[in-house]
Amino acid sequence: MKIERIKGFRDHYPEDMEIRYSVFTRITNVAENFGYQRIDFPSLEYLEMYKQKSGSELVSQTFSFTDKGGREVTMIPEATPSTVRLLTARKDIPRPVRWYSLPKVWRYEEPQEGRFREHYQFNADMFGLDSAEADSEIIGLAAQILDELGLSGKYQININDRQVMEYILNDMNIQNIHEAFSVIDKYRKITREQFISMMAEINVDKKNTEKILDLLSERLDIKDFEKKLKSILNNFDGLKNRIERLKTTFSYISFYTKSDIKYDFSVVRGLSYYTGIVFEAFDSVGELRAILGGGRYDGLSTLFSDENIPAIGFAIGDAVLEILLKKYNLWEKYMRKQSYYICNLGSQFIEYSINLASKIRKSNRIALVDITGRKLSSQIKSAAEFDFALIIGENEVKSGTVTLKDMKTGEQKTIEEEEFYKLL
RNA sequence: GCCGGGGUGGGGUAAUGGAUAUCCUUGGGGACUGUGGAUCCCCGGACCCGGGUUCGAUUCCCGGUCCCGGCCCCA
Repeated sequence: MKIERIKGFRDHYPEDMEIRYSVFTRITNVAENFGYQRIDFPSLEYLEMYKQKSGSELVSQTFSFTDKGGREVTMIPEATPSTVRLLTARKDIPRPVRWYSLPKVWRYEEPQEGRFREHYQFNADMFGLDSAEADSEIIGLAAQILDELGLSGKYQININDRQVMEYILNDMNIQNIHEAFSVIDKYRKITREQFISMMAEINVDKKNTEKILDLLSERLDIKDFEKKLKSILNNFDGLKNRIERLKTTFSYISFYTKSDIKYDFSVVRGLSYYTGIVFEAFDSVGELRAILGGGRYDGLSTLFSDENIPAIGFAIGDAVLEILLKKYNLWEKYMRKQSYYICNLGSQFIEYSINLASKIRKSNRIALVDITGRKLSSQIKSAAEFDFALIIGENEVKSGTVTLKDMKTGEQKTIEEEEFYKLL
């Protein structure tokens, strides 16, 4: 029987992995330059961890099983609960805590565009602060990562706030807040008529539905945000502090990026643990799923400890990001080490070649010795994808030289060994 | 879980109810025992799996599987 790859999973060959790794490195570099430190955690966690806070829908879409010890476990579907588990397990870590991770995560769903059953997910989180400064730093980090990847001007970030949304729905006396969120979340995908009838189904009256539609109709500049709320709400005053904080947050975000950041009441996010600001980044053309998403999730720490630790973070999946970068020809190697292919013309010269390779590697360059014993023409063929070929045979070993061929230009010269080392 | 479209060497493809399954490319080798990645020649490599119809199935039918996309949901 021919063994095939499991559905929804991907193989990554060197030519792909080289670029993927380069993209990941650029992302993690930005995070590290912000002072975020890398953590890692198991790929397998107790299913229970997701049952309590992530929502039942998520749990039904996990790779879960009972292990030989009778434990109900799952391939992690997201990083946040594990990250919080690590945090609460240690009481000595000074706050604020700035952490990032780049795990693989799994979801049992039908694969479709930008969506696989296994993918990489970059996560960045900050714990210990509940403030506009913290919120804006996290969103600023997200924006700078996308900017670093060359996506400036090609994405937009939409921000909303769970507390604002709940306040609005309460102000309208809507009882089924959770269901209403679910309908609001679909706003961009359904027609106006469908929206109205779905709202009616959960007992939201026509007048309030019209108000909500008015809110959802456009992405707002933060300066128009307050005006809009005033026009909608019966009791505006209770929201004043929240609005001030959001205005401050938007103002601070502008110190991080010039990108298109707007308030958008249609951003709800599915995870039930979000408690404050929530945000998503989209491709400006609007063809793809969200590039990244995140928000504030104060309270999740109470799953693992008595302490309530403020928390905010976001995640970037590699699938949509890859589509987007490819679309703009940005899926490419960022920097590449110089590489040398050493054509070794006989086993009697192997010591010379190995020493040469070692010296090159010590200067953090790639060196590979051809140990096939093939004729030179075949070795040169293999050298084609390297920057340089070094030919080592009787002539070179006797005279203490190397023959260096630039594989881009075809230029070739024989120089003293010491002379060559000076080039490194 | 549901729906639609697909599946021919590693990649891209052609054709076909019947004989050795086409072409390009990639890979290996040779012409060329140290100047090659050009050129020429040679070689290797495929009908997704199972069942059915049929004298005969890669081709037609059914089921499965995987891929692509959509729904649901979204981490």
